Amino acid sequence: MVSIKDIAKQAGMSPATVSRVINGKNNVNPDKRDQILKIIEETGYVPNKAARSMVLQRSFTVGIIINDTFNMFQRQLFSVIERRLGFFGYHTLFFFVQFDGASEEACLVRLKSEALDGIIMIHEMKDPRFYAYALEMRIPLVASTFSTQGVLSIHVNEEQAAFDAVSHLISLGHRKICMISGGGFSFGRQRAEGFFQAHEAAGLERNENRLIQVPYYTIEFGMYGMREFLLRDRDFSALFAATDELAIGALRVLRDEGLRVPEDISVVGFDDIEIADYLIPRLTTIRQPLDEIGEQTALTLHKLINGYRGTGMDMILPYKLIIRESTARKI
Amino acid sequence: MVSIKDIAKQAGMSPATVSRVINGKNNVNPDKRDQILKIIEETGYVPNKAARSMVLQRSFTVGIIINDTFNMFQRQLFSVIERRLGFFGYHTLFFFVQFDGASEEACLVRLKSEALDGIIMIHEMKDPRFYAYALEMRIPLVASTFSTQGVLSIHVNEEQAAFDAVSHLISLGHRKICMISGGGFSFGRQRAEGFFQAHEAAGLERNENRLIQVPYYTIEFGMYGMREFLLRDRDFSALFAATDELAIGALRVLRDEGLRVPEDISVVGFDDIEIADYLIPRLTTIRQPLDEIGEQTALTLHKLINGYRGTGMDMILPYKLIIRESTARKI
DNA sequence: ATGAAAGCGCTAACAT
DNA sequence: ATGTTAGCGCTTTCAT
Repeated sequence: MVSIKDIAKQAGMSPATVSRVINGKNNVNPDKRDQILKIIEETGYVPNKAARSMVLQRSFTVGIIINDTFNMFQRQLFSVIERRLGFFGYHTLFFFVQFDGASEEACLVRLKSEALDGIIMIHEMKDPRFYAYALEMRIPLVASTFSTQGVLSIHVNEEQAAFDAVSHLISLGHRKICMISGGGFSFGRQRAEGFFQAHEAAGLERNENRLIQVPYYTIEFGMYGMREFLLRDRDFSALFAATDELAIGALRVLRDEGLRVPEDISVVGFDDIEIADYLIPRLTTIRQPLDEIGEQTALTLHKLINGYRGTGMDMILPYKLIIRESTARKI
Repeated sequence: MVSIKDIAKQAGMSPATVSRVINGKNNVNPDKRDQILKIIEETGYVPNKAARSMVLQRSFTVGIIINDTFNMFQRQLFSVIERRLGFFGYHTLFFFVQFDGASEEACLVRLKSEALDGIIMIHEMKDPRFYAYALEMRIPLVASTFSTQGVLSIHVNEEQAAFDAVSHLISLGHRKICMISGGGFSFGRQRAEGFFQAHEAAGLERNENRLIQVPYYTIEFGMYGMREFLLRDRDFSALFAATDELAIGALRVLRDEGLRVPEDISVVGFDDIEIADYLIPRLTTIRQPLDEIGEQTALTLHKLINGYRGTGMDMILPYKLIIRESTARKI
């Protein structure tokens, strides 16, 4: 393997000079610089990351902590983030975590071995040792698409967005609205909260029976939730699903049961994942500004890594209600 | 940061002994071993990966090269692979590549800086320098879901699978069948080849006009392809889409045009991505054994890294035609 | 069984 | 402007 010494030897200079050239220091003779650059080019030399990493005490890589069962929105999100991060010159290491303590602990062990420059959480960590470690090692943290105490968070106003989604249904004349939400992530609670608040604002009674909580935000659990509601009674005309995937499951069950969307039941999702606009029927949903969230997440972390201390405030990005075919005026 | 020296100091022993304990060498006094283990436990010490990496000349990380525009199947696949790889103790670094040379070159530079233990390609690299580098550095390569000369490849028999998919349509009485396929990946050609072979085997004429090639395997291009066919003439009763995403786009356009699936037009996809079973109508498709491909990819690379020299043969995994609601007998 | 010492490839502080 | 040197944290001879 070709190392900095080889380049130095070939150029008849010292490794230090080569290092200066590589790192763009300006105190080096232009002629020599060109000569070195030429040799680097010819040999295809690329500095060894582990070695740089060790001496500089940083790894040029950012960790992304994400849940094992990431949904399509999260999937799209981390893809956007990783692209932006690459743009800033970082490598990205993914840490897939489950909801149990053992999994978080394993993640922490791996984290520690990496000397990460920064960490992005798409999944909320519970273990205080994680936060203690980040603090001790001064590793910047950014929470993306959720908010957590003491961590710079980038997200939409979940409650308000859910409020708008449900208000849309109410404005369409719906009075009996169900919701499927889930556990695990804080947005599940927040979206449910917005659901109830919209009822309250419209003078409708708060009915806890109209909310079903499922363990995961998957299509399967969307089906499960919808079947449950159908089993209890068919006395509702609209559904608000806490994620688009839940909505897709609901759509499937409604179809199987011979109920038409939106003629019989209106459905609203949340996230606006890629496929939402191609479903039959096209799904009315809340659009999270995926690209902007990804961009701001990467940018904020980058700034944090480079000494920016932050405002201490969360960054709240605008969402948008996208009205498509799955909602209609109640007949 | 706590280092091996700190542990050694606390234990009153040398770093060498601690290193032996960490690496499970057996020539160390059991009492001292326990004592060291205890201290490691207490301090939460985890060896620095960059340092190990440098002295061992390996990084314990595997690179996954994947296309920028990865489709849902590839997305699911890399998630499976990364999980299996983690199981074997590897970290995973993703390298997103586009179809142009500049992008491949940038990828190669990043690759070189990493001292990767192995590389998995989900995206086919063209640049011979990439293969030369892997060969020179003795970095094991595995190709997943496609086949390429001189690289151990794990995939299904694409041609045969496409043949079966189209034969299914023919057996249903369809005689005028269209196909949307794409460029970029070798499977696009192979699936198109199977499409024509099925025609031939059934004594149907080969009609190149029945094949549309689109640049990317996206929903949008599925819509584009379908619209094209509809514009030319409506004289066909079935469509074979080279990927499920292409099929989703086609489904959407057919619906918009008031054509019913499967009553008017039968549609077959390829991949069996997660959502295929929940679409309206549920999509008939070819199931690639996602989990097994992921598992075998990770396992094969792991074996290669540990000295296994391979049989020189590709690993061909079984696919399965999954018949759902989007295909029916021609009326 | 254990420790001392060298060295992996690089950068930075210190000389010159 | 350039070279010399030390050292990042670890593993692995080589002694003992």
